Amino acid sequence: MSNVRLRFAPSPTGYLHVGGARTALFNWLLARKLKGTFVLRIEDTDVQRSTQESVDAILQGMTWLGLNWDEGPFYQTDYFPLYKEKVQELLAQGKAYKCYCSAEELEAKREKAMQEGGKPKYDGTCRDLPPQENDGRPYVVRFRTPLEGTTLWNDAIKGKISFENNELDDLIIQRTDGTPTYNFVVVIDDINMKMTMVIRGDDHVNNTPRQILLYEAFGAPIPTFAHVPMILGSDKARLSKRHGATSVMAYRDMGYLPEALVNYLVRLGWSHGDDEIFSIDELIEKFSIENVGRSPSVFNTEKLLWLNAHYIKTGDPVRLAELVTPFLKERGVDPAGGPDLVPVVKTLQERAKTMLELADGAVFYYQDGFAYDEKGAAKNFTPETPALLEALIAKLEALPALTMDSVEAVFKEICEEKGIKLGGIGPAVRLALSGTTASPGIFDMIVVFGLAETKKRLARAIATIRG
RNA sequence: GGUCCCAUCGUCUAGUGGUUAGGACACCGGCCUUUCACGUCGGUAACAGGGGUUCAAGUCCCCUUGGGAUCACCA
Repeated sequence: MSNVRLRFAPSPTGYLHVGGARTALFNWLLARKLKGTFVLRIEDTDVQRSTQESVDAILQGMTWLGLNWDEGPFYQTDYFPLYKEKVQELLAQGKAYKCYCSAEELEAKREKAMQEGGKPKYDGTCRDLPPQENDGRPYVVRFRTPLEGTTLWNDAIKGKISFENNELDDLIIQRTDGTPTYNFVVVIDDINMKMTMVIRGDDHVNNTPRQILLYEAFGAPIPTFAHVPMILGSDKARLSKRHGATSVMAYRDMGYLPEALVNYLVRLGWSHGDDEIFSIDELIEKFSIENVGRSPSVFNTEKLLWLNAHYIKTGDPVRLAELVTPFLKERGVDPAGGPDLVPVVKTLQERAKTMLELADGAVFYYQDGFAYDEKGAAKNFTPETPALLEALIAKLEALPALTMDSVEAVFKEICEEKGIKLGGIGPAVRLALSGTTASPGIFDMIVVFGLAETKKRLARAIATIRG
């Protein structure tokens, strides 16, 4: 264990978004690579909008992706006494002050400033008020921002970024109701939890100078900041539901494998030469924040789909069989009532881009009363077909065992004997076995079905043709 | 509008002063083939524009344009 500490700090106001997932992934990867600690912290200071369902959804998403945390989840609502104490500390040192302006007054001032073309920032009305007794009037606590000077940092992704302090206004660190605000608690927590690096979305860039000023006010070491560019939709606008699914768990439900989503997400912004496919171990070894790009990237479902197809193609059939089972059940199929699911999956792996397609492709193995594809039947079920299928049955029965080789040999024999090509019998067999004209290989299907089921299906086709 | 950030094929990106500007997805063709796929071979396609610096600029600097983020008693 090194003393490197990173965290993912979502606010529980919804499901785990792919953007958040990528941020979490980058943090997790770096923590693993540097043998540091990955902390999960739930930013639930907005009591109104935070829900337990969201917390559960986020945890579920993290778990599904395999992003395990070493500490936490911590909840900010558990630390309210600490935040109170810290506010008092700043107040006592004169680094913060009480502001009695009402929200309405402030709103009015902002509007007026805007109309006059000025900056809508706090005018400092209460900044230099003489200390007064608590007379029961409601107040917020504001941080006393330096009037001049520059605040800068070297962002691990974006490089040097600097802000003039006079652009910053005195931010509220404690609300009228006594609860602390985000920019304050995030700093307290990151100090308290000894974070050495903060990787987060670049929508936080503008918050960073205020936060740095707070670190300085507390005399605390400032972590390294790394601001990850945003994920965009196909129209280059911020990715949202209207571009398609944005929830991590929705991708599971659409038949995506977690390793495909992880691989896709990590490549959105990060790269390692010309490499595209990375196992988790390779990512832990190769990931580096320096190779994360500075510009936003468009979420591209096509590429994710390709990656998913790759992982299905190369995946362990036993695991895939387990994963596809719930989708099969959704389709009213009980795999126990038919051929062993593992060999079935093997015949489908290179034909499915999602687990949904895998499930769809597997259904026929477990149904026996299906209708034959109309066009296919019209073309391939001919008056000669029954005799051919009967000959096939006879030869299959004579086989000591059904294997790819022995079944193939049988078809060769029939073709030679009848003077036909494989095309003269294959399509009919395919149709008889699967009901369709697009299916796994016919030899594969016969082997997977076994002699009894194969005979049954061929016999049904014969009966159908003979009417 | 202020502030901050960004800019290589349609998309994800490689590129750290000298390259026929590379790879991947998608797309289009050939091959393979019992269907569908897979695989394989090949092709179309990019340095936003303008100024500098330099023997040499996609790479460095400036401007323009375009995009994005943020300006809450939300996080």
